[in-house]
Amino acid sequence: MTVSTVRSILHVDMDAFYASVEVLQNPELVGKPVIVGGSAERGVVASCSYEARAYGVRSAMSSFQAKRLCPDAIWVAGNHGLYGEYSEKVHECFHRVTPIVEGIALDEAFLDVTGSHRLLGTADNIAIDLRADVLRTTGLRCSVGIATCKMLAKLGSEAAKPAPPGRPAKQTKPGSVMVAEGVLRVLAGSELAFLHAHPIEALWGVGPATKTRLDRYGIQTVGDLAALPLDSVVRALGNSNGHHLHQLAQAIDDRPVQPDRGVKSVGHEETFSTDRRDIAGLAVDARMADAVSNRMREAKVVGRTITLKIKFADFRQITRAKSIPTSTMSGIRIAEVARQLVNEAELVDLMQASGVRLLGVSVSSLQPFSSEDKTVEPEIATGAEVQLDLFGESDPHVKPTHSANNAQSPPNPNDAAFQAAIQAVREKFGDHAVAPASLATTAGLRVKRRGDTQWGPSAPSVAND
DNA sequence: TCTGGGGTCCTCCCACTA
DNA sequence: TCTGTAGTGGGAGGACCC
Repeated sequence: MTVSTVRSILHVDMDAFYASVEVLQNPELVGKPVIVGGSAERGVVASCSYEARAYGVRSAMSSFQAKRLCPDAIWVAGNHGLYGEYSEKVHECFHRVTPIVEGIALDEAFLDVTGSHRLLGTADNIAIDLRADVLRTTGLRCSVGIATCKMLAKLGSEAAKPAPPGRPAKQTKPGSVMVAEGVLRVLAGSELAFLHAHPIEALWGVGPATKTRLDRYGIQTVGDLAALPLDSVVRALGNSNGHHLHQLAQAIDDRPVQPDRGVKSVGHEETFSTDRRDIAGLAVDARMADAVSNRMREAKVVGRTITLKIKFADFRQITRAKSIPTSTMSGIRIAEVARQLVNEAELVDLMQASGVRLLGVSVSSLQPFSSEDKTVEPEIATGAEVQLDLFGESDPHVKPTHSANNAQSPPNPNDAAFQAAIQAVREKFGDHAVAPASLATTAGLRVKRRGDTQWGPSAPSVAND
């Protein structure tokens, strides 16, 4: 006989997180429509206050559209570093409740509180106390959904969100109860009543493409999908996605709350303020690689698959990837492989012909950095001390003689010491104190860092050499 | 007039290998 | 030695999330 425990899952979602942090920093913004994001021509809305939402502004909306809807909004560029600090405080509150916390983003997480009841009371009490703790600790409000599975908890927190000012208060959906302000519980045994009333796009994993496919079958709500035979769903959405979404539509979701999910890739990409054709003058691969390398050092990971992403002026997007024999976190090595990918003749032709809107570099096939690991570039692992020119021509990685088979080229003999030195200088003097020599020729050129605005194109001076 | 940045996961195709 | 096949891993791209 098996004994099954009914799980208590919380989904906690901060209310208008970035915008609320900005209001906390600047009390003059209280009660005003605030939009965090790139206000430039190609920017988007990252977050907005509830006052801005009353005008119809939503996150991920283009800045152009947001300005049209709310011309009087106050635009804030955003400060990712600051949001990270607040996020840490919020997560400390989460960990006071349970060690089983799965962070989804800076502003939301799943908490499995099944084992916390004896110590902290019912899930309702835990959620109410947690919400108060977050408010007391950070000054920020959050919404909490309580359910027996992750999907329903997430839908619950969404339903618990406040309505924008001037809009009618939300009606509590069937199968749920509002236990307190900002806390909604999906009633055990009434999950289907709650779930089936939702529009189909509310299901986690249903985006525009899947919605379009389901539209052909007349599927508008989760209930419609649940009523469709499995083989029809599989025919419409494919085997994996079909089975998965059909299960979710029956409120079957036994995915555990997974704390400490390791990072799978680290990347950096930038949209230019104008489309670029002067490929030779971009020199962006070094900047991108430097930014990626920086973050890999912070995360203490190395990786061996380098992916280049190009978005053309017509929004066509391609990716090109290459795996190298040994893992690396060296910006020079990453740039070298990225350059190989860019320099493939047909790609250069394409870039020049079509114009490039966005360029990005990422590293995957990650593993934790260990000096003992033989699959890590040996010089990173051992830190052999050999004098090299900083980013100079003598760097074996950038010699064109290796271009035919760069994956096999000898690694930088000073990489570990070199990376450590860069890190030390940056910690002491700031991120911009050291940069690749190829960037030094570009006056005022600096790569975007964590903490800089992320929601718009680089300034023209950055994109243009 | 549009449509960011940083990720994850999945599918399909192809090359390689046993 | 050649051929067919199945498994596997890499690469490309799509879809989705916040």
